[in-house]
Amino acid sequence: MAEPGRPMRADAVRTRKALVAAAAEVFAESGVDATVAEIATRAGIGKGTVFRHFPTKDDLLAAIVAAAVDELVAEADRLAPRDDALPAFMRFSADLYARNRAVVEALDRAGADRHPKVQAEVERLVAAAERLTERARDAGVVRADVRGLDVVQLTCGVHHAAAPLARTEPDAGQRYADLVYAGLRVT
Amino acid sequence: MAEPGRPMRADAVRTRKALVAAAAEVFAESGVDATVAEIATRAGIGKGTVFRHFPTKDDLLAAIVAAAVDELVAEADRLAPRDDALPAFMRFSADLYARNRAVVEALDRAGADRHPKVQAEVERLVAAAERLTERARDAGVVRADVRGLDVVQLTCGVHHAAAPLARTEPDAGQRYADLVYAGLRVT
Amino acid sequence: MAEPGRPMRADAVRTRKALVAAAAEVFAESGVDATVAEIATRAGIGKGTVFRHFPTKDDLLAAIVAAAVDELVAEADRLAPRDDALPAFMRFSADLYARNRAVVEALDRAGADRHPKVQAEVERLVAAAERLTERARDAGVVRADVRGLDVVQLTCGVHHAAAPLARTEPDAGQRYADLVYAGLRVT
Amino acid sequence: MAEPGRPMRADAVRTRKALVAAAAEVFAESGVDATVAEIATRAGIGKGTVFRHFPTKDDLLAAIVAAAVDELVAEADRLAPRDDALPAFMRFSADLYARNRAVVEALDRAGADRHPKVQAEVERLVAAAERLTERARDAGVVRADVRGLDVVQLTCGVHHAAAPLARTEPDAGQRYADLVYAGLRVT
DNA sequence: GATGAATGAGTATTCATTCAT
DNA sequence: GATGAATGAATACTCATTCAT
Repeated sequence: MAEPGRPMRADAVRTRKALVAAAAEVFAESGVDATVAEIATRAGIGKGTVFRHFPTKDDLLAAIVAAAVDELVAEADRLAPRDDALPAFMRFSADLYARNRAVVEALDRAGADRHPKVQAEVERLVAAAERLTERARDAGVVRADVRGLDVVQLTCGVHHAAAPLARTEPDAGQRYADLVYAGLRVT
Repeated sequence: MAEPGRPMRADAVRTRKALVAAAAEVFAESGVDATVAEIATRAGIGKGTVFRHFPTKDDLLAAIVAAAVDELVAEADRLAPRDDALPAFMRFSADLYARNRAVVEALDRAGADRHPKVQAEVERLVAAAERLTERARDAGVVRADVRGLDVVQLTCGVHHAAAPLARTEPDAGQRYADLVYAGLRVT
Repeated sequence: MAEPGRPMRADAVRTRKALVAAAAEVFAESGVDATVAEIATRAGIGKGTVFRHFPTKDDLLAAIVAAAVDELVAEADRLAPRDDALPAFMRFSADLYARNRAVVEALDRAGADRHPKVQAEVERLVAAAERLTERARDAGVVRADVRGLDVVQLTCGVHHAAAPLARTEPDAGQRYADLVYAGLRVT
Repeated sequence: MAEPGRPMRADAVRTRKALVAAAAEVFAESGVDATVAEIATRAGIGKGTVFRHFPTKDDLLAAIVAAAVDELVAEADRLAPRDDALPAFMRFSADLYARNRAVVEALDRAGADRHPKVQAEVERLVAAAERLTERARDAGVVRADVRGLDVVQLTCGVHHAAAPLARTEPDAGQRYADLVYAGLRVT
């Protein structure tokens, strides 16, 4: 629908942008159970148009996940030179997950259940995390058996650990990210 | 329904046991979205019978959670004397969560959304965790700012981190539990 | 269940009385949609016992209707000698219906849908009404074409007319009874 | 859903008409307990479509009531100039109620239990009845204490009185309407 | 291209009635 | 005789997806 060579018409691009923005918003608020109807309304378009751009709701969700991963990877790359890149990345990720319920819910699904595009995005995210982790490993800062995948998964875990506390302790995500990072360090 | 005075009839006890076992199983597999119909079928009873024992699906789920918390608290108390009580408890918990998706999903809901009975069970669980944590804190083994609630939440997080890896790395839960525990230790 | 010659055991009589009293109460409050469970609870007996005394819920309702008709017929006979017997009977009936929702709901069903026993009771009620009406007709007080059945039906109508006003105008039933009676009079 | 600005699509209009017609029919036959499934089947549409047009079953019922009240108010206005407007209106109403069980059942609910739209419609109906009643009062034809609300309620009562006789005496509604009207007249 | 109308499978819950204890 | 445990048909409502306009 978007893949093939043909460039999209200008208005289609605009519609798609509105749609993705609305979907991000609604998925962020309501998680994966957000309804297509609500997303369409928020985007100011018809429900049918949603399905013209994304054949299924899951495809749309995958696009949102992709955008989130874009953000995460960019941040990883930006942080790369810094000494505290890894913990900073974990804090950043946990914060993003907190603001985008559906993203982490999509990530939670096991390999087989995952949408192919989500799977690809996860791999991209893991690769970015691995780059940071590798440097930290090489520098002897974190344990030798810690992989990028572990960082990604543990950061999802940090989010889940902190989420129920959002009301009572808004900073729990940051605190837990630091605690878990501490667990990765060589002692 | 069952609590007050009179003992339950033998046949009702049998049915209830089958129901709870089936519910535990189905909730474990499918999470909180498991259907009452599936549970009833698995238990070999009618749908109506489910509601005779538990007025709502949430009440049934709360009972399953309570049973899980029973198990967790018992294990906490059993482990208490040991030096490695806390990490052992975290490993045990992560393992139990892995075998009971719905339990951790119920725990994930924030305070206000929680079923009252689930809330009470969580408090019981947190109290048990706090007992272990207190000893570890007093012994100077874990950081002074770590609370029982943190242990419970982080262990939920460990589960979420490990769950998507279940197929490819069945021991991820144990490994992550140890990593996170390491983060709690004084350095 | 009660018809055949055999006298009932003393405790069965007591149970039946409690059941009928409870049913009258519950049906009065909740109408025909009252549940058997509620009635049994109110009577302090098991649900199964209800069905031992009355094979179906409708049979029980019929018994309540019969009791109400007993009351109505007795009042009709008591009023008979009085000049204002007919309007007084209508007022009394409307009042009883107001206090026994289910009775009038049972009466509302058309001939074919009616429980046989209810049908018989209605006929008894109509006969009592006809006795009063006949005297009034003979005395030239009410129109020659007014029959006992009309009085019964119109009094049900009075109840229905007044019921929605119960909150705002508690005396509507009496007022409407008088108005309708006025319509029956020769002018 | 349909009220605001934009006109409805042609096919939606057709569907809605079929739906409303079917609902009127089914409600007329079965009263308020008519099932949405039956209505949808009768209309030849899917169950979901019913809910697209009316968010709840009660909303659908309210629309049917509104249509009936439209008819009643129109008739009241048409009859207004005639001397026998009031009794004619009562006969017309009783007849309409006889053909629309659910309408009168909706009207039967007391103020608080009524759907807001039904409440509004009742007020519209009462106002129309009051217009007729006022003229009759002013002309000294009916008692000074008779209000439009009384006329509406008593006419509902007429219907209830006549309904069980529908099989055996189809004209009972008309006869009872006249009788009750006679009761309203000054003597 | 866009729209939103239509669909129907899916779900928790209620309740009269039956029957094993 | 009495009990209450078990049953399952029945019902309103939701939502992703399809397709006529």
